[in-house]
Amino acid sequence: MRMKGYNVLFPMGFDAFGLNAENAAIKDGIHPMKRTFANIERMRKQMRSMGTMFDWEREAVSADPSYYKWTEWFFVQLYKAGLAYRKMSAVDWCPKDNTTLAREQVIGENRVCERCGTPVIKKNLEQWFFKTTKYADELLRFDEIDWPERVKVLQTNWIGRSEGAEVKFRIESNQSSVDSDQSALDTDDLSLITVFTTRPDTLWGATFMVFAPEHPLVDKVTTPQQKQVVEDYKMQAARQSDIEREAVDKEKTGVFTGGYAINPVNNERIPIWIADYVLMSYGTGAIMAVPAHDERDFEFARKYDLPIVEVIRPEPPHQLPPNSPNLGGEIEGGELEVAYIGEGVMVNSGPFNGTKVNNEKGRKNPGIRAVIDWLEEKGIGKEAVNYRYRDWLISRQRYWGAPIPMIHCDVHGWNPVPEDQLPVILPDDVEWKPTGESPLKLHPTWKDTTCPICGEPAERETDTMDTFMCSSWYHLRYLSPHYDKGPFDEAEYNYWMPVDTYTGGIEHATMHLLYTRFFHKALRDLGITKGNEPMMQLRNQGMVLAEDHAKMSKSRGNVVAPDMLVEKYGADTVRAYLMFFARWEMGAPWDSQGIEGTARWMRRVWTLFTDASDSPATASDETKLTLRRRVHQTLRKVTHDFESFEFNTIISSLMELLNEMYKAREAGAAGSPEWSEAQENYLKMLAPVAPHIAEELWTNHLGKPYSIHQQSWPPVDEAAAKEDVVEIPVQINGKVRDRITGPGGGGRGRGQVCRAGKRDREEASGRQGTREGDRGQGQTGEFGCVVG
RNA sequence: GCCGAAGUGGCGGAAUAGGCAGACGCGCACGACUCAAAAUCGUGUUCCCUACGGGAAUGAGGGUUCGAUUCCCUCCUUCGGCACCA
Repeated sequence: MRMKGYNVLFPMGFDAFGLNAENAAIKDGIHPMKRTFANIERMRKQMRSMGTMFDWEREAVSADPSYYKWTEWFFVQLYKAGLAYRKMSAVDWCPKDNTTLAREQVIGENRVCERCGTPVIKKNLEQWFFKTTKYADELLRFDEIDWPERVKVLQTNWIGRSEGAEVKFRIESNQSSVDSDQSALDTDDLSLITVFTTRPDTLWGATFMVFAPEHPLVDKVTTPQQKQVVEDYKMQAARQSDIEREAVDKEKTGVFTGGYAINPVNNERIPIWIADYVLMSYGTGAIMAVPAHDERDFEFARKYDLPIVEVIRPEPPHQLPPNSPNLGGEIEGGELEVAYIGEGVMVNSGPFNGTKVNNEKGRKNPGIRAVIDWLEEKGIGKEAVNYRYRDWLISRQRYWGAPIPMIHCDVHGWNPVPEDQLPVILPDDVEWKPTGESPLKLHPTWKDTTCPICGEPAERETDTMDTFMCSSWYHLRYLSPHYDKGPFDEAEYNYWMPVDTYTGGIEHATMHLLYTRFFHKALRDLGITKGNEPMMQLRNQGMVLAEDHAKMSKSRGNVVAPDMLVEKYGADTVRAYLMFFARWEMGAPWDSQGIEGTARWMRRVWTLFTDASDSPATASDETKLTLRRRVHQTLRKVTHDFESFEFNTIISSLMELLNEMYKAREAGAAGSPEWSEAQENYLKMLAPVAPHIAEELWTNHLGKPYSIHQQSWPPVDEAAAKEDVVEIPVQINGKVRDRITGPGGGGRGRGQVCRAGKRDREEASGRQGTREGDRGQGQTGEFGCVVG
C-alpha cells in the first residue's frame, strides 16, 4: 500500500489489562503491573526482529494511566448520556475467576467462562451495564461496511431480533390469593400481564398461560391450595443449573398456580401455570401457550391434559400436491398428532376465520398483519420487536482493570468522579492475589473519598471495568497516544478515521467487534466520533495451530516461538513461510518441514541475483517477450492478491516467476533490457514479503538508490501480459474432441460465440462407443465455443 | 432442531462471469556432483489397466451444458455459532 502511494498507519499496542494478565500474574506470584510491562518489552523485541513496520511512535498501552484516564472518561460520558446504569439482576458469575461476566463471555452450550473454561453460575447482583440494546437495530445494519459474511451472520444471530406483538392479558381477581396485600391486585396495572408472541395470529388458540418460575407475579396469582406445589417447584427450578434447565431433550415440567387469566380476544378463562421452559430473561417472562401450533406448548398440554384448540388449518387437500404428507395431523376436527407450524387459513378465530397465514415473519404475514392491526385498534396489544441481545455487563470484581470512576454517597447515591479528577489511579499496593472479594475493596484507604455533590465522606466503586471497554476505543488512541487534552486529537481523527482495514480473529465476532461498533455509535450520538461505523473493511485471519493440530499453548508445550525461527531461518523466510503455508483466512497446523521450501526459495533468489553470469544478451526475441509477459502476468496477479488477502498465491507466483527467470537466463536473456526490468520488478514485488533480502539485492547488487521500500509499485503492462494464442478445448460427452485456437483477447470481455458447426450428437456418441444409444436420440446437438 | 462455513493426491494447498483438475511447495523415489555425507542441480510423483496407449477421479447421487471442482436439486461428513428465545 505504501508502495502504491498511500500513507499507511500500522500501529501496535497492548491491551494489557484483564483476566489473562492477572491470572498469569497470580500463578507466577509476580505483580501484574511488573509482569505486564516486562512482557510488553519482550513482545516489542520479537516484533522488531520480524521486520514488522509498526509505527512505534504511536504505541498505546491500555494499562497505562495516560490511556485508562480516557477509558474512565468515556465511562463518565456514557453515564451522563444515560447509557451506563446499575441494576440488580441474575448475572453470570465465574466461580474460578471470581467475577461477573458479560453474556457474550459465556461460551457454548456448557456455558463456560470465555477466559478459563469454568462453567459459570448465576448470582443475583447489582452491576454496571451499558445500554447496548438501545443500538440493537442499528447494529443489525451492515450496509456501510465490507465485513465477512460470517461475522455479520454471527452478530445477527447474537442479536436475535424477532418480530411479533405484545398482548395484554387480564389476570382474574382472585379473592383467595395467597398474597395478603389485596390492594395490589385490584389496581389495573398489576392485574394486566403482557406477553410477547411472534404468532399473534394464533391468539384464539391460547388455552393457557405459562410464567417463568421466578416471575414476580407468581405469588400473586397462586391460590392457597396450590401454594405448596408452586413453592416446591420454584425451589427445584432454582436449584437446577442453567445447563440442566435448558437441556432441550428434557421432558417439560410445570405446576398449576390455581390462578386464571382472561384471553382478551375471546374472553376465555385460561389457567396460569409455571414451568421452567419459560425463561425470565427473554421477553416478559410469561407466555401465552398455543399448544396446537407450538411444539413446546403442545408437549406441555399433552402431558398435563390441557385443551388444544386448532386455529390454523392447512389449505384443503386438493390444493396440496399429491402424495404430500399429512401436514399436522387430522384435519377433520380430530386430535392433532403434532403441533402444526405450517401455513394455512385461520379457523376458530372469530372475525379472522378464513384469513390466510403463510410462513413469513411479522407484518409480511397477512394473518399476523391483520391481527396486529386489530389488536392496536382494540387497545389490547401492539406490534413489538424482541431481541435475545442483552445489555453489556461491564463490572468485574477484579484488580487488573481500569477503575470504574463512580462514587457512592449515602445521601446522593451514585455520581461520577469529576472529570478534572480523572484518572482514578489503580493503586499498586493492594492484595491482588485472589480472596474472592474485589481487591480494591480490601485496600485500607483507596475507596475512601468525598461525595462530589455534598463533600461528605463517600466510597468509590471498587469494581473494575471489563477489558473489552479498553479495546473498544484503542483505535482512537493510536491516532494521538500522547495527546492529553482529550482521548484523541481531532485533526488526526479527521485525517485517519475510519479504520480502512481491520484484521483479527473470528473469535471476536460477538465480543470485541460488537462492543466496538456499539461504542462508536454511542460516541457518535455524543458528538465525539463521526460516521456510523469504526472499521470499514474487516478480514479474519485463521489460526496457526501447533504441529499436533491442537491450539498452541504454553501448558501443552507445543508452542513454536517466532524468535527461534527467525534465528534459524532469518526474518524474511519466516515471514514468507507464514504467508505461504496456509490460506491466511483459514490457518492450518504448523509444518516445520515445509519452511525448508521457503528457505530454499530465498536462497535461489539470492543466487539468481548475485551470480555474476550476466553475459551479453543472446536470447531470441521470443524468449525475451515471453519473459516480459510472465513478469507482467505475475505483477497483475500479485497486485490483485495483495488486495484480496490471498498471500499464499503471491508467494507461489513469485516462486514460479523465479523458475521462469532461471530458464530465461539459461536461454541467454541476462543483460537484456527485459532482464533488467524483470529483476527490478521482481524485487519490488518481493519487498513487502521479504524486506531485508529485497533491500540488500536492490541497493548492493542492482546498485539502485536506497530504499526499495520507497519505490513506487510498478504498473501492469496489459499489452505485454496478454497471451497471443488462446486454445479452447471442445468437448463432447466429456471427451476432448477438438481444439480451437484464436488470438489472445486480453482476458475478460470475450463472449463471441462461434458456431463451430453442428454435429449429430448420437453420431458422435456412437463413434466413441462410450454412450448408451438411447441418449439424445435424433437430436441435433449444437456446440459453440467462446473465443477470447 | 435452526443458522453459517468447508469437503480436491501421502500433506499444505492451486484453479470458480464454466474451458486440458492437481499450479506452487512439502514429503517421497531415482539420477548428477562427491571417496562419502550434507548442500546444490536434474527427472519423476492422483489412482487403475494388457502402460509408445487407454480409463476413472475434485464427499455421494442426480440435473443443466459441446464442456462442471465451478451453476441447480437431494443427501452425507466435518467444523463453528445459536438453542425450550415464545
